[in-house]
Amino acid sequence: MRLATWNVNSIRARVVRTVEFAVRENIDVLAMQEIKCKPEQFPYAEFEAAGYHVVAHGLNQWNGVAIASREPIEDVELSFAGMPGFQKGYDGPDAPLEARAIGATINGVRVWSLYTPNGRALDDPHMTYKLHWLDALARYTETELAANPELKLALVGDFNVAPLDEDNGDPTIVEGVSTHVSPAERAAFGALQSAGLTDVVRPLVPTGYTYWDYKQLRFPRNEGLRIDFILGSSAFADAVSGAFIARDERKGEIPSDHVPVVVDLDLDPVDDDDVPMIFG
DNA sequence: ATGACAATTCCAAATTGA
Repeated sequence: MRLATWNVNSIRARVVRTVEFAVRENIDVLAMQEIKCKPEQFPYAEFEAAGYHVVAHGLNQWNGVAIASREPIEDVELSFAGMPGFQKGYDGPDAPLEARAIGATINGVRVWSLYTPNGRALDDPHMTYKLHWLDALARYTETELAANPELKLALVGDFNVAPLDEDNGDPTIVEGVSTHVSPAERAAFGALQSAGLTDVVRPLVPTGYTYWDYKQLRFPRNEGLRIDFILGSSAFADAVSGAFIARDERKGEIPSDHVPVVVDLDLDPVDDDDVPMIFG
């Protein structure tokens, strides 16, 4: 099974390009972020014509996440348990949730398409929200894996954190001043590893960015960020056989500012007729 | 250089993004 994640920066603006990529690269499951629409506005027909089912979560023109799959989609969840919301001037438990997480089980793999809050600025209330959101995601992961240590769990999407210095090639993003590279954000991302997840792409694709700002010729200069990840539980990581970052998707007409991140999985076939052969 | 991108929406100035 081939699984990809892509912050598409509006699915309505880029549906043709998105479906063409999925078909060309033989993607079985495509997790999308920043669809920027409500479910009733999602361009389902283009995906269905290419053989994909889609589940989408969107509340307004901001954020929004979706999962497209060639194989049946089961057990869809909107927002993970414990996910905080945001309300200006208030970060308590009753703040309204945003459309930043959708989970589904496909081929026995629990996939979450995730869009971590931006943070906006180091001293902005949205940064507190971002850190709380990542912390809640780590605790959700711990709970899930404690209940089922063999779960094939994949947290994929736009984490809005560049974990390593080498993940930041944008000269305008500077530690101490900018979001995405602060010690607090990196610690919050690192807590996902402590909760039992690993970045399954990094060992196979050690260098490369997944995002380049539209401004200031960032892509031609290759001054990007690595902020989109596929994190997996140990059972998921054990199934990974390959990975790539589809850098070419930043080229051409009206590209998203992010590109897809892709992994190949060797999943054990679930087949009751599969009787082991014994020799001797 | 009063800029330099791109998406959304009460169609157009404001908001968001990273």
